[in-house]
Amino acid sequence: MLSKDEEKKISSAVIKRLPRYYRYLGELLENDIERISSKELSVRMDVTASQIRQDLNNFGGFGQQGYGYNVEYLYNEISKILGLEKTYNIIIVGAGNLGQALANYIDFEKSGFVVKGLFDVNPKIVGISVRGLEIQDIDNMEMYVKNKHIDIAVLTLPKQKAPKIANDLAEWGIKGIWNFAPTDLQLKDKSVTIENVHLSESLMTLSYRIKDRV
Amino acid sequence: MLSKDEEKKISSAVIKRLPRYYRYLGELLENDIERISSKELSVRMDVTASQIRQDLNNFGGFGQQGYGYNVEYLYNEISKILGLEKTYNIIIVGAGNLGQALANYIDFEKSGFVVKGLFDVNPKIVGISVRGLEIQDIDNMEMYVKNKHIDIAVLTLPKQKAPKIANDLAEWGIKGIWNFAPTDLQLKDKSVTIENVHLSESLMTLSYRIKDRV
DNA sequence: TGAAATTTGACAGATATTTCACAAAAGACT
DNA sequence: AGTCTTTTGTGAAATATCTGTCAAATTTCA
Repeated sequence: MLSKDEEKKISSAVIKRLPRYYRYLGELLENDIERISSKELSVRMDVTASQIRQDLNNFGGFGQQGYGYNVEYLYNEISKILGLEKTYNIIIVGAGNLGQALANYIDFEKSGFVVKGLFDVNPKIVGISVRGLEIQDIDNMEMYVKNKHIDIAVLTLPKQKAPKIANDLAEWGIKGIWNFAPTDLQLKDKSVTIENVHLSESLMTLSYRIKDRV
Repeated sequence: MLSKDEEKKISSAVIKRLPRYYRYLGELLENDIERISSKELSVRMDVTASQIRQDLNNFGGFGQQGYGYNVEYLYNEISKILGLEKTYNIIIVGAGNLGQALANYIDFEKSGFVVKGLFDVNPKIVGISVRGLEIQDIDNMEMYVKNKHIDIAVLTLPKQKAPKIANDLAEWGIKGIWNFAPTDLQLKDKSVTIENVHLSESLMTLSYRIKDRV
């Protein structure tokens, strides 16, 4: 049970592990597994049971001594913790290959992320339909964001264009930015949350680990 | 200077920061900035100067007291550390939207990652040309990997198909897997390095941080 | 029903990571 | 040339994170 004045700061290391717990619990659920102990989950996930228990206990005591955790209950609780029971309206800014790929990635919708619009500066692709959505000219974006209660913007555009657009979006009331542009956005409005996906950096860490065998 | 029997294990926290240093140094280089102190870089990057110095010193003393770091030299050193002076042959397995998007992402090539082939099971897209490369049937993949010295496989396919293909690729001598399938691959061959990009998990952590404002 | 086995939640101890602080080296300035 | 300033590299201190342990609660089994 969460206390009313829950102020304890949860470390981001913990937060980053939650989606993985969530994924494994979802798989257990699909396999009609009703309960699971931290020990057994730890074996499947290759982490320590202690870590699982400690992570979960940041948010409340979801288990039962001698029993373990009820899979469905825990799955739903983690869903709530992550905010996945809500629906987020999303736009994708930059409808190139990556933007279109993300628009087509149906799995996001299962977690409550609904793509409402795609925007691009390139007149050649404006009007093209992607998964039932017409790519719009980016000049329409201000009106759209302001009127349609957009929560999250996905930035899949060149790094040169990203900072200005990010600041505009922040001004128009966006809550979060999922940034794929290879740059660190510094927004004036610090209340906007930025999550970076720097694919190049990910690939470089892979390079580091294999370099002596290539 | 690195000692000959360099056995010191570098923490992955450090490794994950290197590409970001590399990116900032690249920008300094583009702006013809010749030298930089850890203090100034720390302001630009919003990390502590101490962390920068400590991170770099895991690999050698690249700076000079009273001077700082020579931008070009440090850039090149980090490039070597990350293994970016090598060329990696890559195939993309799963030529759907995301696979094609990655194939088109020219920036990777700048860092030495060369896309040599795209494969898919779907006969409808086999033969389609993406950036000068024809999508091939996945049945050709074994021969291709074995003959063409492929180092890295990018997995952009459904999670059901990923484990088997990953194991096959490992058997055929691949060194690294850049995995976009939403699953944790457990390979028999432990010498293959796996780097996961779990986009859903990234989006969920964004959700966590904005959920109380949506 | 009662004894044995299981398993959590909590906390303490162990590791890991980050920051601080400063001697020593080099540059900058007069 | 000499003094002052800058700035690194390093070891130590401070934080943060992870793991081990165990009492207490509950389930399981006979």
